[in-house]
Amino acid sequence: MNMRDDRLAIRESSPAMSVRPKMAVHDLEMVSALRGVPALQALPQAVMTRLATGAIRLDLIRGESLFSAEAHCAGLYVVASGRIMLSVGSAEAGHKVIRLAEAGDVLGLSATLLGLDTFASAEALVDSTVVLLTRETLLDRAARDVSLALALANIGARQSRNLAIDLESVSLQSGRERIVNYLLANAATGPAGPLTVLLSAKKSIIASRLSVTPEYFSRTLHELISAGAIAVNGRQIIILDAVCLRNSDHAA
Amino acid sequence: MNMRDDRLAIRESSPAMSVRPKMAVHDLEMVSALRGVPALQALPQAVMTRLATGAIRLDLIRGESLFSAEAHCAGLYVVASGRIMLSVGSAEAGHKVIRLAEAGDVLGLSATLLGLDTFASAEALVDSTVVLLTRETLLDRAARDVSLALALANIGARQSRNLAIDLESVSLQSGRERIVNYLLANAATGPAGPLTVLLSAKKSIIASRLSVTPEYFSRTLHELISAGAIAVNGRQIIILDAVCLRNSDHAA
DNA sequence: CGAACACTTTGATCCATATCAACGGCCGCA
DNA sequence: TGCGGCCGTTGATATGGATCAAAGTGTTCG
Repeated sequence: MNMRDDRLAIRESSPAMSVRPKMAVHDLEMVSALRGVPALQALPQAVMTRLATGAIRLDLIRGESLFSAEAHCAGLYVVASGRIMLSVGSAEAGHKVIRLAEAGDVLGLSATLLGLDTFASAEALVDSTVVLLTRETLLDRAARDVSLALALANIGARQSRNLAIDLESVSLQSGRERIVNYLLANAATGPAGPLTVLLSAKKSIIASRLSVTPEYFSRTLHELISAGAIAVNGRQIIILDAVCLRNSDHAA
Repeated sequence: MNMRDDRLAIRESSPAMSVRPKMAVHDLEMVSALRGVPALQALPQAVMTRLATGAIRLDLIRGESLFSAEAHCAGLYVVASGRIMLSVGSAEAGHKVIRLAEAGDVLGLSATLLGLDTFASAEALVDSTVVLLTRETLLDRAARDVSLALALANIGARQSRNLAIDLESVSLQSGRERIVNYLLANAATGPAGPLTVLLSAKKSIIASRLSVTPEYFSRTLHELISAGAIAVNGRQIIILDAVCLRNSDHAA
């Protein structure tokens, strides 16, 4: 799970670069992490370098909070490695996981762009490294480079779309359908051959992400086992019969 | 509900303007409609004018579809007047209203920026006028003006935030709470004095927006009437006792 | 190696909200 | 003025999924 420093082999000779022909290790790391974001991949190297200057690296240990309703969101966070849980809600009303962010994901975009507090909170599920771009840095760099500003708009658009899809699933599908679809969507054909899903977090967290209770999630998985559609071993789920699974979204 | 042409009194003498000192009526209308979007209000006049060039005015009659899963989304739509219902879902799975867009609202942002199909559909609830900015026009203008690109990012951020808030309400609140909160959030002190809510669409559409069935919405309103919290007359709801209303989100 | 804790599972029960089915009222239209 | 259709209301009933409780099953750590 290290950052890929090898990418940095390419050296573009931008005006900024010619002044400082040798990039600091800090900046190399930053650029590498930022390149992990799909929307930023196509940006000119000069823009990336400028963005990396002023970026702050944060190392989080498992369980550590990145921001929350109380602990202000300091800017835009880019996940370099690890896994961050984004959730909404409060102590009284309970919590709901809205995203599990991994390398290349971005957190805190709307709060940062709008200059408002987050209503979500972010917590590291495993030891993680994130890159922080403060509001000032981000707005400054974006004002300088249209390509960056457009990339931010793209990230926002993608996030909107994903949220709308989630809203659609929660409103229009049954819990069972959401679970089945999640399994089908996250299935990857592993080394052993069969389609498997490796849950990226504790079952109770995946359950929350799917807007069902842990109990219901557990029961449903076991019903799918009885139906012969899947086999479960801890966080690893093997899809034995994809057709059966696809059809088991309506009946018990 | 007319477009406010009076705004156009201000004439900035940008390079573009000096070449064409007199703006076409078409462009005046467009700029006026675009200025209705909060995120675009602060843009320089020159940018607005450039954006207006190439914008297309669409007049929709009640019930007309703007776009849907089948009828491709042609670009970014800015609502100039009227009311557009944005919904997700399909004929089989049913539909859910995710937004009721009025003057100053923007539709189709994520589909346009990402270059993907919409999964939502938009339909005029009343005769409406919208301004269409095609993907090409929008990207061209945004590439020219950082301020516009940033404004798009802001619109995306705002939409993300609103969707996340909706997701939170649906996941963490009861139907009754959502209804009560909706009433409180949309209350405006009318001419007669008392706090009133004027539903902006048929009750069944508001119900869908709140993720409850029309039956449940109706019943809940009547329970609130029995509790003495509100009075209902068609689409007009008078809040008689805000305190009682606020407290009636947990009990029957 | 064993205790303590955290997560998951299983069982029993409940209930908020959907669903199905009529009915009533309002409105546009002839 | 009457009639047909859409909305909204109301009633009866059903149920998906939550909740509460308690028993496993790891897994961390002394």
